[in-house]
Amino acid sequence: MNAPVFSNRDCGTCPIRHRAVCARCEQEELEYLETIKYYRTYEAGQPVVWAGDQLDFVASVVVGIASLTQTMEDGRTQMVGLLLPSDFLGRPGRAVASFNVTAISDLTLCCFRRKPFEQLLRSSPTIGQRLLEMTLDELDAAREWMLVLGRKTAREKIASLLAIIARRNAQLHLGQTPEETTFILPLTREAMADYLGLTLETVSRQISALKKEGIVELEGNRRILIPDFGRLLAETGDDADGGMPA
Amino acid sequence: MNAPVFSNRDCGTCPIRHRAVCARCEQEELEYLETIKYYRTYEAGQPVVWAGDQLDFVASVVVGIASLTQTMEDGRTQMVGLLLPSDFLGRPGRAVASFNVTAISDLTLCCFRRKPFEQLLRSSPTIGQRLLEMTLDELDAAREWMLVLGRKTAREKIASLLAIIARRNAQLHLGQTPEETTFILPLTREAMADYLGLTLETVSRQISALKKEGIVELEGNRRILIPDFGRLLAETGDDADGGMPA
DNA sequence: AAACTGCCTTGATCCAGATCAACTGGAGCC
DNA sequence: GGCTCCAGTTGATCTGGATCAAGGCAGTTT
Repeated sequence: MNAPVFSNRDCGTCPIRHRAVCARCEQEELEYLETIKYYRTYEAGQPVVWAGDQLDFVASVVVGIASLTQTMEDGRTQMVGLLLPSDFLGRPGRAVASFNVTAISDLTLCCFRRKPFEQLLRSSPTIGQRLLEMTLDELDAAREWMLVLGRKTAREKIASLLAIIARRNAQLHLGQTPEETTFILPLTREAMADYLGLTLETVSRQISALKKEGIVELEGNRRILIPDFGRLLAETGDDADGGMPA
Repeated sequence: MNAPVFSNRDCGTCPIRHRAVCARCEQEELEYLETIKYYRTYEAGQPVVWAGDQLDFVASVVVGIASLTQTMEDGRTQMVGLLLPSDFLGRPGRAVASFNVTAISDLTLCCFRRKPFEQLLRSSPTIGQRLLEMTLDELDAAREWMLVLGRKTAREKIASLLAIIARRNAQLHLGQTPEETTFILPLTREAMADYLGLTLETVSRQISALKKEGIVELEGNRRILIPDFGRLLAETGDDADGGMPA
């Protein structure tokens, strides 16, 4: 009931101004964007759009988290993307959604009507360049994730997910290297399972195992403390460097 | 020993002219591209670049097939992309390769020196727009593949791979709907396993099973005949429509 | 305070696909 | 012809994670 509310906010005060598609827009482009934008909010759990449905806007996530999922007829579902603040939603040049989009937490989108947005994309290069950059990043992330899905064990999958969330959290809140980190898991066990290609029981068991070994500590079900980030990383199966040695 | 040879071919006669990044370039841009391009060939099995290495060009695949793979320390490998003629290789704005690139068949690349290519990207919108479109397509494909990796059974994985190759082949050679199709598998059993997140033994067994059930027919190990494409599709686990009913 | 509901944990059992191992069949080579 | 490679097939066995089944434990509802 307390979804965040934006009436018609000025882009200048937007929390994602410097990271979203519009990051490198000049005043003139921003002014155009302001004329075609509007905010929408969704409560946690609500669908934003179903695969196959018409989608007449593209959008930036301003606040909250959304998931992209695919579902098979028999109900098996796979999460194929996690949209965080500043991420871009929708596909210019395509009127129909390819995936289900669901608000995982309370969610605020900054929506742009699709047609005029595409017009801007054609007439001004700035936004297209930024969108290309963001899309390339997402493609890299998707490919990283294919390794997780195809080749990692359940334990490595969980460790990888926790490491990614921890890292993202650290860089978001403070520029710290996360030697010791604490954060709130934004996903249910089931959502994690759908992200990782596991069952929720396996997710639960693996988290319990990591807890028992002291690699993570839990307060309640959602708040996670990583006492030693290096130890967590060692469980992901990834190359252990991650930066320059001392 | 008989890798295809292009000396310095005119873009006008290029077999992928209308589908690659340069598809929508005007004469002027093409002329610029001709000044920064050069052809390279690789024999089947040879590496193009290793993850982490410097890569001073971006390129279009002209002839042949290349794979993008990731490898873990213990040797587990996952294919994360399959580059076919007209596909784009490399990432503008990044000097270092993110993944291993290997020539799967004899391969010809049309390479553009990275710096001047990035310059063109900045100065002219055409190529950036085309690259954005291609990148969005690849992202969609990667996400489709995440469902395959995360949620499908071994049999469904194999059927999905065969269906994709068959479909691509059909649209490439003739605009036919592939009621009955025949094609040559460009991948070894091991490469298929790496693509699908399986072992090569499982790949072999599942192909044998599909053969025994008459869903595919083999001539030798590589040539595949699909007598009834609908039956193959039914094994992929995907929604069964795929187009307009009669 | 009892009854629900949603999310999570834990236990017991099962099975699809991995692993280990032997074998086949074609291509090149002496 | 006999060798040696490969790439692929097939069989026997093992096992990690799925499946089936009970509870546990906040928060809400009544």
